[in-house]
Amino acid sequence: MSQRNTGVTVQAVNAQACPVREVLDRVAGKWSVQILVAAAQGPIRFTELERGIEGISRRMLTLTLRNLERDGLVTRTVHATVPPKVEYELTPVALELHQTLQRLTDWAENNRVYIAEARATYDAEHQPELLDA
Amino acid sequence: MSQRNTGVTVQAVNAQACPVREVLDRVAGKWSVQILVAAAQGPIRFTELERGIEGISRRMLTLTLRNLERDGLVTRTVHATVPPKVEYELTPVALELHQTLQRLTDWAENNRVYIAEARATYDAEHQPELLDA
DNA sequence: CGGAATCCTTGTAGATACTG
DNA sequence: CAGTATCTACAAGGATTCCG
Repeated sequence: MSQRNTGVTVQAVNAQACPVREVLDRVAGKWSVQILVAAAQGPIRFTELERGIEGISRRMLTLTLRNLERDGLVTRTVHATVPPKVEYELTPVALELHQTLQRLTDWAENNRVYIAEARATYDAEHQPELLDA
Repeated sequence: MSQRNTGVTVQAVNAQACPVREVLDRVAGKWSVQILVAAAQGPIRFTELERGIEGISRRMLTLTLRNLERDGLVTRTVHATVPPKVEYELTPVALELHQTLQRLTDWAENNRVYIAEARATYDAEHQPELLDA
C-alpha cells in the first residue's frame, strides 16, 4: 500500500475537497454545531439556547442563527405574544447533517486519548527549546 | 415529534457537543481538510501539497502540517538526500477521520442545491431593504 | 424577550524575504 | 527543497448598550 501520489490524483481529490469546505465553512463556526445539537430535540427558544450553550454571547447566537436560517437549516417562528417568543427548529436537512456530525463525534471520542497523547509527546519533544534558553 | 426541549436535554446534548468541537477545531482550519484529502492516497511531499492545494501559502502549509503532526494525524519523514525531501503520510487515525469526512461531503453534495436556493430566497427577502432606501 | 448596533480584542491567514 | 521569520490585514468573536 501507500502508493505514491501522482499530480493527477491530487487534482482529482481537490475537486472532491470543495464540497467539504462548503459544509465546514457553514459548520466550522464556533457555535453552529452546538446550536444544531441543542436544537436537535425539537423547537427551542432564543433564551433557552442562550442559557444552554454556555459561553455564547447574545450577539453570536443571533448571528449564527441568522446564518443557519439563511442556509435553510433552521426555521424561525415568531409568536406575537405579549412577552415576545421566538422558536427555532431544525429543518429535515439540518437533522441529516446532525446525524452525520454524530459520526465525527464518535471519531472524536474514540481517538481523543490518542490525540491527547500525541500532542503531549510532540510538545515534550519540541517545547524544551524554551527551557534551556 | 418535535418534542419540546427541556433544560435537562439541552444540558445533556451540550455534553455531547464538546467532542465535536474538538474535532472541528482541528479540522475547521481553512486547509487542514484539504491536506487530509490530498494525502489520503499515500505519502506526499511538501511541494506536491503546495502545488496541489491551490492558493495555500508556504507558511500556512507548514503551520497546518505541524498541527496535524502534533495531533498524530500525519507523520513527517525526512529523507536526508541532497535536495532535501520530506514526505507526509496520514496515520491510521487520520484515515478514519478522512472516511468520516466523506459522509459530510456526501451530505454537502446532496444538499448544496437546497442550501443555495434557501440562501437565495433568504437574501431576496432581506436584502431589498437596501434597494428602496 | 429577542434582538440590533457599536466598539474592541484576537486569531487566522496572506505576502514577502531569508536560510539550511 | 523545505522550511522559518516578520509584518500586515481582515474577519470572527467578546462585551456592552440600546430598542421594539
